[in-house]
Amino acid sequence: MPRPQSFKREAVLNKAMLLFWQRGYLATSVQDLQAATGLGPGSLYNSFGSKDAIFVEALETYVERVVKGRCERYLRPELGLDGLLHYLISTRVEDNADWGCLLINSAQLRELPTAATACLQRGQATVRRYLLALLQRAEAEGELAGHWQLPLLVSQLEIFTRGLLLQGQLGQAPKAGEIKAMFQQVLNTEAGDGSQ
Amino acid sequence: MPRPQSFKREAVLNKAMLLFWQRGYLATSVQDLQAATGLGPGSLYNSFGSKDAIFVEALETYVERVVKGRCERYLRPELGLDGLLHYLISTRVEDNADWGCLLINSAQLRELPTAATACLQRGQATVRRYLLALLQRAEAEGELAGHWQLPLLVSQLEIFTRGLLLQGQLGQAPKAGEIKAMFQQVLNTEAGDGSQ
DNA sequence: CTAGTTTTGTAGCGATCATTACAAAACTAG
DNA sequence: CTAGTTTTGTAATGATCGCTACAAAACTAG
Repeated sequence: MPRPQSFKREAVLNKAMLLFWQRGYLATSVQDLQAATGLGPGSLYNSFGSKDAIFVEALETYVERVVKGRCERYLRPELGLDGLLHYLISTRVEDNADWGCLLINSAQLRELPTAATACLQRGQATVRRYLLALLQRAEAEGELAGHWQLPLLVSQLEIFTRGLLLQGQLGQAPKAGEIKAMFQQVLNTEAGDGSQ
Repeated sequence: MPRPQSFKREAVLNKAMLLFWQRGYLATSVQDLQAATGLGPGSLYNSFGSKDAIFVEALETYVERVVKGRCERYLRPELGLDGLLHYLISTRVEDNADWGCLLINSAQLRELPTAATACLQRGQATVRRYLLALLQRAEAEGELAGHWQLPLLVSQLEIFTRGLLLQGQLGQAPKAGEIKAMFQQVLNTEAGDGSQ
């Protein structure tokens, strides 16, 4: 007998995620969220509770959709090192290249809700798992030249990826060719001449 | 015949820089600045003009003091690759390791005053210049194994440094030993066994 | 000591922040 | 059609934002 909701929770969270991603948590006001979603404050607070709560759910949406999506698209183990390369290149090719990574942008905030930090760690762990699995398979198939400490290499790639995302956010994303050249240097791969 | 100022401009800017560095631009209010510097709003606005203007001067202070200081300490060409390694390690050893880099944190803002972006680019160019000079000398002295495109390597180090700073900000700064191992992998240096 | 000039703190400006009070609207089980 | 329940938009809350008006304070050249 109750009056039904006029919106799909999923769609609202998606729009909130995009807004937080593009503008950052502090620079996104609840009124911005209202304008973007078309909801009044009554609806927002009735269904989500607070700006912080919306933010945490938006983070979860980001991990579920964007992070896992990119992993699934580029880091499936059977894609090998080529997939990994395209994963790195995608940091400057995707639509929202200059938005950086919502998780990283958010991590720069002090006083993050604890539910948020858990979410950040979950997203990070997901990427690490994909990277490690891909590298293990690449090593098993002899795609990796030399011997490597894979967990260390994963950290290295993680750091490099974050640096790349930051470059994009500064409007200085390297060209795909440059990323490829760096990639080959990092992995001691001799294929390609690295020029340009 | 005028009444003299009761504060040293330099000291005020230094405190403002620390505040912006630690908390970020948006999360630092003018009232925070007043509390930290002990000045009233009259003094602040009379001598600096606006929050934006204070911020820009704080950025310049950061470039002059922190960025150039670190370059001069670790990246003098005669220090060689060892200096470069300690430069990377210092991203997690310095007092303010988890504050990240003020320039990078600021660059994540949209709608930055144009004077600020100029300052960011100046700081970045400074680091690039030091890195390139150090690498050129290292190459000339045979310290670099293999042949490298130095500007590309500079970009690579820049990206890696930023990733490292970010890791520190997330409370996940790698240990010095790990940084050393990654460093050796990036530069194909065989010294050290990379364990730990 | 006085006149002239700048700095300083107080008090308050309008705008915006996240949030809420609340009554009208919208729906359904009966 | 009605009674019951939840959602919804309007209007307004106190707090804080960056900033300013302004008079008293603090200094010095003469």
